[in-house]
Amino acid sequence: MRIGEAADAVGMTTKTIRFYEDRGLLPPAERSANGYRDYAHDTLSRLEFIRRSQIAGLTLAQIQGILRIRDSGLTPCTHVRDVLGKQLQDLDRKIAELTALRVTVAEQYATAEVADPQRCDAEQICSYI
Amino acid sequence: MRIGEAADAVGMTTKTIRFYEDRGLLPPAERSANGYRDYAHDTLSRLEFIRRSQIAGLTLAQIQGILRIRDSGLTPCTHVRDVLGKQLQDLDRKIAELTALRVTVAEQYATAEVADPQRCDAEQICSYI
DNA sequence: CTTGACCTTCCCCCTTAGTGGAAGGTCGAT
DNA sequence: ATCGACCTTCCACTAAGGGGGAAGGTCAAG
Repeated sequence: MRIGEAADAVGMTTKTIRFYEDRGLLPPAERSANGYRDYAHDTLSRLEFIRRSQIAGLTLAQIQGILRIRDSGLTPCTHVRDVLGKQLQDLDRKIAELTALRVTVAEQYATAEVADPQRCDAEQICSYI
Repeated sequence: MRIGEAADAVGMTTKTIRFYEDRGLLPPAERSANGYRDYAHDTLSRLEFIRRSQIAGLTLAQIQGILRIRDSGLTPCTHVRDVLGKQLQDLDRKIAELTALRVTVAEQYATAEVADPQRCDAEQICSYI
């Protein structure tokens, strides 16, 4: 399978597939006699795994970590569990940060909504922030 | 005031202050006879305003928009209210996105926690993702 | 034989908010 | 006179995930 067919099959661009190879998420592709990349069918599952992992919010570096374990012949289950656990922690932290920020901004917005622009102090840039 | 003193006064680096000038958040600095930047005291309030705005999660582009209105002699109150309103919307959207993602990842994690690594299918990369 | 649709490598570009470092000028104190 | 601590400009680089496009090779169809 040529790179364009693989790209169409999984809904990525050829640029993205070459980029993943360059980043080590895909092994160096087999080449046809003319130098074109020639993919076996299991490359598609690998690409789809990458996409599912991205939907779960994993970074390419994390995905690469999982794939490397798989490629070494081991089962990455334990590692995947750890990565998912860390991802949960990260999400909780980010949600907490954004929620706290929302409180601050909501207060500022409430102040700005009821304020009188005429009373804006010319000495400072803005009294709401 | 030289750039290093200004930086120390507000807790930024000289690099950051030059960067803000380059981005148009600070007007081109006055120069001493030797070519050194020479800041008046009100630059400090401007830098502190930038920092407070960043704490509210505003981007430098948004902050620049507010400062430009201020520099044109107008009161930026109305614009600030709009920017804060948009920021609230953005925060709500991001929180909703992360919360939805958290649900997905939590399900995957729950599956991975109770699973038996021995049953990992060698044909696929990982059954949890 | 030429056209068009593929493919190759290569390098530069984008986003955000800076950071690091090189090469060189300036100043006060020793 | 020279040392260290400043300052100047400019260029490159970071994380993340690709996108754009040039210059050139390959292949089947008309």
